[in-house]
Amino acid sequence: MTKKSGRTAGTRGSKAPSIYDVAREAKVSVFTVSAVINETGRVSATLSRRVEAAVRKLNYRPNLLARSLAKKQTHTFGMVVTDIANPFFPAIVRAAEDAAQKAGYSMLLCNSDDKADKEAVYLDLLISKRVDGIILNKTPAALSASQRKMLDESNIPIVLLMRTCPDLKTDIVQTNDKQGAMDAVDHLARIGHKRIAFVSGPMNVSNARARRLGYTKALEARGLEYDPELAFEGDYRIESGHRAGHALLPKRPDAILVTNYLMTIGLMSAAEEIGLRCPEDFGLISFDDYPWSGCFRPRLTTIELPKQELGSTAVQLLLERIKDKRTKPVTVNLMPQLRVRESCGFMLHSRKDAVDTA
Amino acid sequence: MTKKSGRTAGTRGSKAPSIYDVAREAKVSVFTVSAVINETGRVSATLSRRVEAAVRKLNYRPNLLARSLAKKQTHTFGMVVTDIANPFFPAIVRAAEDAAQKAGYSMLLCNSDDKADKEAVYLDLLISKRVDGIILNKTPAALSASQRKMLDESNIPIVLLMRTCPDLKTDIVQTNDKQGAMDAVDHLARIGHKRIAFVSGPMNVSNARARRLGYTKALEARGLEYDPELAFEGDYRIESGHRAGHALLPKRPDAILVTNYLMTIGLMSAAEEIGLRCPEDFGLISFDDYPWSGCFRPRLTTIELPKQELGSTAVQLLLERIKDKRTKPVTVNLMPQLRVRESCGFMLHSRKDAVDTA
DNA sequence: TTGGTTCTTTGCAACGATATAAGGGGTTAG
DNA sequence: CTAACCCCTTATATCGTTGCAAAGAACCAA
Repeated sequence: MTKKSGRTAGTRGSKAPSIYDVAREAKVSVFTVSAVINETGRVSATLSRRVEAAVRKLNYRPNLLARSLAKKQTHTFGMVVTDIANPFFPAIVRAAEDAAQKAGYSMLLCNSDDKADKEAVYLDLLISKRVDGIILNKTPAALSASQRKMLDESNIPIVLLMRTCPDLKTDIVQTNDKQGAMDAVDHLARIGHKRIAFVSGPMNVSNARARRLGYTKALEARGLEYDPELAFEGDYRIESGHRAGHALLPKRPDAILVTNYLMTIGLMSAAEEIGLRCPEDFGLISFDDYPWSGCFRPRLTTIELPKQELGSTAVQLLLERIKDKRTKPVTVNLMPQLRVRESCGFMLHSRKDAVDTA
Repeated sequence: MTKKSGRTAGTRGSKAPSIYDVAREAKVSVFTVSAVINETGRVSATLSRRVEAAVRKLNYRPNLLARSLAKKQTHTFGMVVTDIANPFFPAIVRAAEDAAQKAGYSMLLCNSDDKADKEAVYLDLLISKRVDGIILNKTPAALSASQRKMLDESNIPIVLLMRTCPDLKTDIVQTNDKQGAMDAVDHLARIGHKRIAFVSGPMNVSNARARRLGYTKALEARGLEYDPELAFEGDYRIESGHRAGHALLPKRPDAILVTNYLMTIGLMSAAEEIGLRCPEDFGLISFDDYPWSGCFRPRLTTIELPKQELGSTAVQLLLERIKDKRTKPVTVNLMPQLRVRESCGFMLHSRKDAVDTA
């Protein structure tokens, strides 16, 4: 025969069997094998059985790389978060991976450390790997022109997670952070706190701005004065919470709203060093809730962010865009929820707001 | 010319440019392009420049799928953990991803939920995706014969993470759990506790057995009696810690050694319900340390497990095996460290063991 | 027996890279 | 003046799939 017949010749020694090996074993053509495996095109019962037997005998499993190359889809998503070790992300990633897996996709995980250059490298990589979609917890840095072009041309659906990006017209899934901050301030004010301090994330991050907006709006609505001295800009990391504590606590605010958990940790250790106790000396509400938030003292009153929904919705949006080729970008805003425990301080209120001991 | 010349004809409309497009643009052969890009084989400066210009002009980026298919390596690792939302894993995964990324590999993340069937599906998938290595936090279930065969034939390096598997002769990274448990018991005994209870993980998990062994050995070494009534077998999840608390605390042990953080959470909430306080009413040491372990009351005395090393070592082992084709399986045992804080209870000891307020 | 219809089944060109062996110029040596 | 190299470049097979177009087989009507 001609050249082609020579491929994958003889040596069935160690390497994985290919579809050709199966075809030879079953004495049919490769297409027939492919048709049986993918249930595409009809194949007679006889050949079907022969193929299946051969597959079992050779322990054949299709090479997904080759399939992806031929079909131009990898059934893989990329997920870029700042840091999976930040306790905010694991539950989100988990939910996303679950949803992806259910739909037949796998998940490549990337950690940008909130650095533009690392993020750029990962985006480049994900595009080169031809992932079918990207979930992106975007660095505040603007996209370079070449990056924009790259993303546009690649035509890969992207969904932004918790952070918007002005020059990226994509789907977005986030929490209603303004509302969350307002709820927190409202609660603090309701139970009698007047001087409410605020520890924000970096102001170039969209959700940090939203949270601060909620903070100022709620103060205003309550007729409380906004005191710049009581607002500290952190960076969502432990150390900045520690600095915030040392900056704010000596000013003896009635209460503090800290906009993420890592900064709360830092702030608590600062309070310890200063010798102030929560909730006796200051009330505290922290963004983000964990299974252990109610187990240790002070039991944290929190603004719980719906992490599972964040993750599953992100994947949902990608899947929709892949299937329907939706054109209009969609933004999903999920509602945070106030979980009242003890760190916020004394209650002037009814038992309806009762402490959640879990 | 013959058939082949017709490939990737004309339509440079929307789809990503291939190496053929670059070759045409630069008026050279595809090999020349490949040689320039990969710096394999020498190419004259003239052509080199022409190729680079074409690459830039077309915004060409190699299709890593095609490359992987041709080179038979994907530069991708698979990592199977029981659940990334379990706070034990994120730091490990992070460290592993970091090490992988540094070596030019990316990381596919899978969550088995400790279920044998899910794990099987993922292993199958990872093999079909032809990953270059797998980090596996193995389910206690034994491997089926077909799975073993599959893993053997695939010839993919595997490193077991924190859990051994008798019928898998691969590299292993784990912590010295026996020693960790002994250190914990030693410390509790040294500061005066006599009736020391124990909450273990599921006994079909290797590290749970090791921890229990450490517990009993240390009791013996201290001349303390092992009371089966004071040992509770959990499953490393919150709810089982909760049950453990209700089972053990009424027996008023002096102290409890809980072998992971999730169970500690559950146990603390049980203590709350019962109305017992830590460390006043019972001392506690928990396996696994977190940035917040020292921030909230009771400040947990912990056995810190070196998560970063676990992750980076796992990747290290994979890389070595890929490169050197080492034959002998290696086991790496990392040392846990006792971090004394307050939950373990009163001190009869010198200031050397001073409380760590971080 | 022949001709048209359906149903399988097959052969082969993509997909986008790598890599080997062969070809085309120049230099240099015999 | 030809042979022997070396260096650069090209043509083409290969990786393991998919999927199209065409060939074959089977069946029924004429």
